[in-house]
Amino acid sequence: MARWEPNARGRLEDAALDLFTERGYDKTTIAEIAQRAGLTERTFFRHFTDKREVLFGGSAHLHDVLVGAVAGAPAGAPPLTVVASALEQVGTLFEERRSFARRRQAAIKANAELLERELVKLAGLAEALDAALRARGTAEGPASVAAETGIALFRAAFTSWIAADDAADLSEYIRAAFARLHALALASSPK
Amino acid sequence: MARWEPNARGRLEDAALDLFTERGYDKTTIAEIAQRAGLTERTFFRHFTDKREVLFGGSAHLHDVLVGAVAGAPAGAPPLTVVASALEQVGTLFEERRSFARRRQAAIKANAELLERELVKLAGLAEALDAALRARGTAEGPASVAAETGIALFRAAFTSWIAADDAADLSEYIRAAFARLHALALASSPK
DNA sequence: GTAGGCGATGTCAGTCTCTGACATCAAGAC
DNA sequence: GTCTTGATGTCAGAGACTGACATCGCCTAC
Repeated sequence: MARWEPNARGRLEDAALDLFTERGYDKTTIAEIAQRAGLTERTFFRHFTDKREVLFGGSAHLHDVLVGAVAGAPAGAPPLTVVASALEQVGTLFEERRSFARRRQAAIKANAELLERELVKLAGLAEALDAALRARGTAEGPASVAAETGIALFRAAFTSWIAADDAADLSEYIRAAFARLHALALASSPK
Repeated sequence: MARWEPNARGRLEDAALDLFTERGYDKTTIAEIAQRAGLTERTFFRHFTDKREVLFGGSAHLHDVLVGAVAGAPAGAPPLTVVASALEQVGTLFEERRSFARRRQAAIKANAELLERELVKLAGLAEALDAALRARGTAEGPASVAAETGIALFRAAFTSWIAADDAADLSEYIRAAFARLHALALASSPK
């Protein structure tokens, strides 16, 4: 057998979320997380720069998928359409993970430091979206509006999805959010 | 003479900005800041919840002025106009403080933790603007768009003002930013 | 098939942020 | 003049994070 159990990082993430759920973020020490994962405090900091980062490791992946999806969208597609389909693609990553997402979101909501970090991560995603759009030729104004709007809708969809108890995928919630925006835009645009 | 020199909080803020400028945020300890201010580390934490907060104490004041200005705007005024004039009012608070703002912004830009905190503060201002608009009857959608747009323009204006070397007030930069937005909107709106 | 390089982890010691409990002291209230 | 109060100081300690160095199994080169 291997010298070390595999997936140290994943074990740390699981242990951390469990402990945060059980007793809260600031009542949990890194030593405890590491111990539950069968590792050392020092090793925790080799995998995560920060105590908070243990809940945000996945965002790098989101980032990559998002940027890739925008880059791979058909050439002529309008910015908001590109953003919508990129976000739907991201949504599929969350299949079968609703209960995990729920627990994670509950932990974040309960702590100001974690909320702060989440805000930063979302801003980072918006910036990445913006840059990816501009890289495919979208002009500055439309790119930033589409990026910000997209992230705002993503957040709204995510919240509804977490709260809901149906069988729907996150992607469907995202699609619905964009549809609603589209309807609003049509209804309000001066003709 | 008084037992303690007056304005402990201000002295801490000054000492902190000086030290951050001289040697950087994370090469500066709180003990050093306190010592330069003629105080104790423990006292620092009575004035600021956080090491970072020493650079953001002013944002509570901005918050109040902003909310007050929105509440005091003429009843019929459209949301974006209200936001613009509230932000111009805030801009006047910065008169004669450009070099301070410049040093502060340089320190923030040089450190990820400080950038994170600034992002949070700006988001808080946007939220407050939104709430203040809704309190005077603005509908949800327009309120949040006006708030977010306003903060975005404020940030842009602030950056230009910091960078510029003219005699103009921050308020003038804010006015100009809104004028530019207005022109863009007219040019793009379908007739 | 063995020597050594390499990568993941452990150990240890230390710095710094942040907190709680309690002491001190001047200024104003009465 | 005593008493209360608010701002500060002192002390001790927990916990986040870092740097330096040790360990140990796997893999490659020879």
